[in-house]
Amino acid sequence: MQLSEQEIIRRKKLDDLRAMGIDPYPADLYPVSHTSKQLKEDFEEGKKVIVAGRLMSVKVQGKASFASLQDSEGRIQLYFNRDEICPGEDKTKYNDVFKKLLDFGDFIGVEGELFTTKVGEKTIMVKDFSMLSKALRPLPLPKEKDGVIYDAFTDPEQRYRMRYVDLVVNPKVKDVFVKRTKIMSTIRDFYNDMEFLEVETPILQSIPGGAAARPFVTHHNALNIPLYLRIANELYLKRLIVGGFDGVYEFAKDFRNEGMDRTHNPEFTVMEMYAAYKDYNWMMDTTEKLLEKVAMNLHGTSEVELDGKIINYKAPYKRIGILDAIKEHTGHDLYGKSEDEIREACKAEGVEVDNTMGIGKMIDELFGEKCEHHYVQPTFIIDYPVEMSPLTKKHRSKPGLTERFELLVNGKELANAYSELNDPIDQRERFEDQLKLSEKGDDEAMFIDHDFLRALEYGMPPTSGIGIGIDRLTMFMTNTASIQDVLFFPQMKPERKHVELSENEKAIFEILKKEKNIQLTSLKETVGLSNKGWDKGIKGLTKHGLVKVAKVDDILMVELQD
RNA sequence: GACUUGGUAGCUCAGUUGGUAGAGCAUCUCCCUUUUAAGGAGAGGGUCCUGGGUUCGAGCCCCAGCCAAGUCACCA
Repeated sequence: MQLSEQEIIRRKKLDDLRAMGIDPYPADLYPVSHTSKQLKEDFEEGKKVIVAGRLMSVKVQGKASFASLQDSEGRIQLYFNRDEICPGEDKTKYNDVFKKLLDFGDFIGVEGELFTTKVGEKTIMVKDFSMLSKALRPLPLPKEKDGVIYDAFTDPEQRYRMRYVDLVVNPKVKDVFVKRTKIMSTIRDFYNDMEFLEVETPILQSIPGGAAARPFVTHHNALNIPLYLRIANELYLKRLIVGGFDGVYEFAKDFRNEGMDRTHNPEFTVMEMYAAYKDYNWMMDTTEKLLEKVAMNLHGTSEVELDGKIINYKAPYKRIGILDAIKEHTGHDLYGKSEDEIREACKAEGVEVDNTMGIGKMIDELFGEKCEHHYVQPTFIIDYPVEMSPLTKKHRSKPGLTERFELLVNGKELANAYSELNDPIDQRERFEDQLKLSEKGDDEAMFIDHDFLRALEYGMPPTSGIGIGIDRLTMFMTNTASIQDVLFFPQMKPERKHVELSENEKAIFEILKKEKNIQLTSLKETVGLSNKGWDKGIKGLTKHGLVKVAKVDDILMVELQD
């Protein structure tokens, strides 16, 4: 393994510590009494405290030093005074252990007393300290002054691949994830207060249902069958409604084998909730209250900044039919119109359509291109065409439409919900329509789930269900532009490992192994590599310490090293 | 999948027509007892993403590839 200078130095310090009888990775519990935040909130001059964390900066000033310690809650300043730490004649703990053997990033524990410095900073006067864990790699060290951050650790690739480093040095990153958890616990509390039950349903499914998407496939050895990672949990939650629960919800990791970009990750989280004896109107009332509460709990106000705009989550939200929205923004009234008429309207608006597209698909396209971006404030788009909604109940009064809504915020979908289709015969027909799409080559059309149909045949009460994208909700609530910034470990291509020796290096090395010691020019000729290939190869070998180039009487010789 | 931009020290980034690889912080050595990103002096540290090509000579030019970000397409 090739180590940088700083890594070699830190490993040597590890040995030095051990030689002094100090275990750099002790096993004992460390009796922490306070966090940095508690110390600052309940500050009391002279109070004895024990804290632990990472050493993040050290400023040595001869016989006294200032340092800062970072724990889970923030930072606290430490004051190390030589004669406080080493009251006797032996000053090695300050001079050697503290000043020479500790590094940024090391975990230490500190015992001391609180005091305030001349400059007014709350500080711990260190009486004694313990090594808790030595860091062998140097952390990036961003510094801040007047809100300007210097040397920030910003490279997205490194931040996502090494989230642990990102979390240590970029405090705002931690904040987003704390908020994410708070969003989820707010939703959980909200539904629990309604006496709904949080449940878990299968992630490995033999029929991936509940959405139109391409699944990941895996294989179960004992059963010798393919299994799919779920693309949704809808059909399982509805089975539970059939079974007699009045309200169930699940925070589900779903998996879709599709493209990745700043709003799509192959695995993502959706909260799905189903409530018996309800319809989509009730669901809209409930959802706007829920989101208002999420915003209030997070920010103390219903107004949240997003993308330079202020989004107000205060209920109620505007509700508008998808066809009314199209009429408003394009002037075309498509209600009750034929497929050909709708196709003409699309062409008139410059929306690309072809003959394979049905009514549902064309309306979706038209809405997506001409209307969606207008809905910045939370808006329920309702009553979608039946062709786009195979699991949704037909509209009670508007033929050809369904009782479905999507919630748009900042022109993007945040939630999708409907009055659930509970007519088993209608559901079977809708699935069969999907099968026809699949036979036409649509690899996202739904499979027929016969067990789900059987469940419906036993009877499902009228039900309304919703899916809320938790990743997207977190992005909206924390003003984050990329899904990768709300996932701890976004999917990345695996890092490529370096080959030990390159082909060129091997070729040179093979010849050298026979010769042991050879004139550089003749070795170069024997190998027969290009100039650059030769240069890279021989330099690589030298760097690895395998060969040595030496000048003897103005002749360059290459020697094999042991 | 297409296009654009980028990959140089632990971190952030310069690098001129192609001519000995640089800065700040970090690291190491020495001095300094209340400092607020950066006290003083000195030193070390590089697979310039990878592989090929052109050239006397490539971080820079050409070809191929890898990785990432962004835009678009596809997709919820």
